[in-house]
Amino acid sequence: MAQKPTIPKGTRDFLPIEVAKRNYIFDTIKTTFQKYGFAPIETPSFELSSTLMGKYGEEGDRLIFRILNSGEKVKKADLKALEENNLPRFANSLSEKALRYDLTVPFARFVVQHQNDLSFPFKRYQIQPVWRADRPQHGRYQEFYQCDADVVGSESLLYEVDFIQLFDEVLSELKIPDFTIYINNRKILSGIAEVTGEQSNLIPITVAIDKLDKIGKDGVINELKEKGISVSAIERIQPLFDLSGDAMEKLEKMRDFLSESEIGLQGISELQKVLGDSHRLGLKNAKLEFDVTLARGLNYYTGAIFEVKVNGVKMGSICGGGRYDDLTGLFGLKDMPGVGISFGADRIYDVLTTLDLFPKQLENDLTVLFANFGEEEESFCLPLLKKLREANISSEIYPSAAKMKKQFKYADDRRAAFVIIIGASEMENQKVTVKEMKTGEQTSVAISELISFISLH
RNA sequence: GUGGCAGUAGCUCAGUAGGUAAGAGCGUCUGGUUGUGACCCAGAAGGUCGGGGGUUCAAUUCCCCUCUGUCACCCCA
Repeated sequence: MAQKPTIPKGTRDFLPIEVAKRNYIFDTIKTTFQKYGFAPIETPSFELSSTLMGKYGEEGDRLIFRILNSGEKVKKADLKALEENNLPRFANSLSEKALRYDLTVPFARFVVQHQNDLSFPFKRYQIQPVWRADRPQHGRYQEFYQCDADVVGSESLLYEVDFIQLFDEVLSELKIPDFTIYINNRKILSGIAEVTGEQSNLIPITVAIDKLDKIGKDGVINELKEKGISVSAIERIQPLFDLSGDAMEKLEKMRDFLSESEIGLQGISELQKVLGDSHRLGLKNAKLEFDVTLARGLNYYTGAIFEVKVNGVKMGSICGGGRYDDLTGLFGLKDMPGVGISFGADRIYDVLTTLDLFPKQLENDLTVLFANFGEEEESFCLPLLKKLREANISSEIYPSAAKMKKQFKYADDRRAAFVIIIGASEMENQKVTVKEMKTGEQTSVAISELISFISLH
């Protein structure tokens, strides 16, 4: 007995209809990226381990898929390290390559490596799968796609403004009716740490307050306490949890709060510029909000931070992004600031499914099916089939003279729009019978009129 | 990586206090004769009850391990 086939943990197969829907999302994103001047690049699915290891923190290293050395290289295994129970070192001796964990670090490597071939500011987009040895959960996989756009080599805030327009355009194009772009600035968070006398605890503070909408005010306060933040600092931070007013009003309040912090005030000014331009330009469907508790886990962000959430749908953020001053420094290229965003295609897919926003058209992968009545009819159909295809109408002929019931059921399963029936009488009259599957209506159409008849429906 | 819950036909699930209890709906296939799908009727196929080990005269049902999924944490898309 054959064993039941399965795919590895955290991976997925995609049916034709699912691929069509995913491509609809990817194509929308790509088209918009290109409209905004981003060019596509690709990088290998695996990199040297040394390129990736240590770039995502200790937790990240654990989640990187390592590729086992093969052939003679297995002899490099460091058995001594194994004896000494030095597992990381042992693992390194077994593996020199690893699967891409995200698109940003490979991009940094790419920029450094090709710096002489690129002109800056360099704008690229990249839509490729990445792999993480994470424990799968609903909506979290070991293999998934990232859709990133980044620009490196400029500190200009015009790019922040651009990215907000881009978020708005892509998601509006996908017909998402109501979503909010949240924006904050790491300099404001640094300012908060500074004026509360907790500079050294910037990371724990940002990680904690980022969880506000998930664990609530008390939860955040508890976490801050656990992380050893002083009581007086926590008291100062607390009012930030319920700032009210519109974005500009909140920024003014923050300006008071941060009046002692130079870096904090700089963050305020940057945000005012970005928000001001955005309001002047206007947005289609997006709301734009300043959220001082928005932090994002990634600690390479140094300036603006973005996150996008769909309103009225119970789901985490569908897009994110931010500015980083020094991503390429790790690979030896200094003074190369960047800013980038990422679309969460899988979550967007779920949102469009939940809200029933996928175009119905995506389900029709076949426009015309010729019914097959036998050899003579078949050869009569073939030239017609070719003509339809030349007119860009996706068509096929049933491969054998099976029962009509079976052929129609096949047409139905394929969601073919039309079935063309050609038997003895049709051949004799030089007319074909066209059945519109949706309505069941049948029409006798002259062969010369066939293409225009199909095209008009 | 830590902890909780789950795993029975292609899908969604019922069931057995351990012993003729392996079932339903949907789906699939065939038929309801001549060139017609979605509705209706009839029939059929399809499961070592996730995998391995243990306890027992006997395990889908109890215990252990493992795999997969799911939830929370960690982290994150």
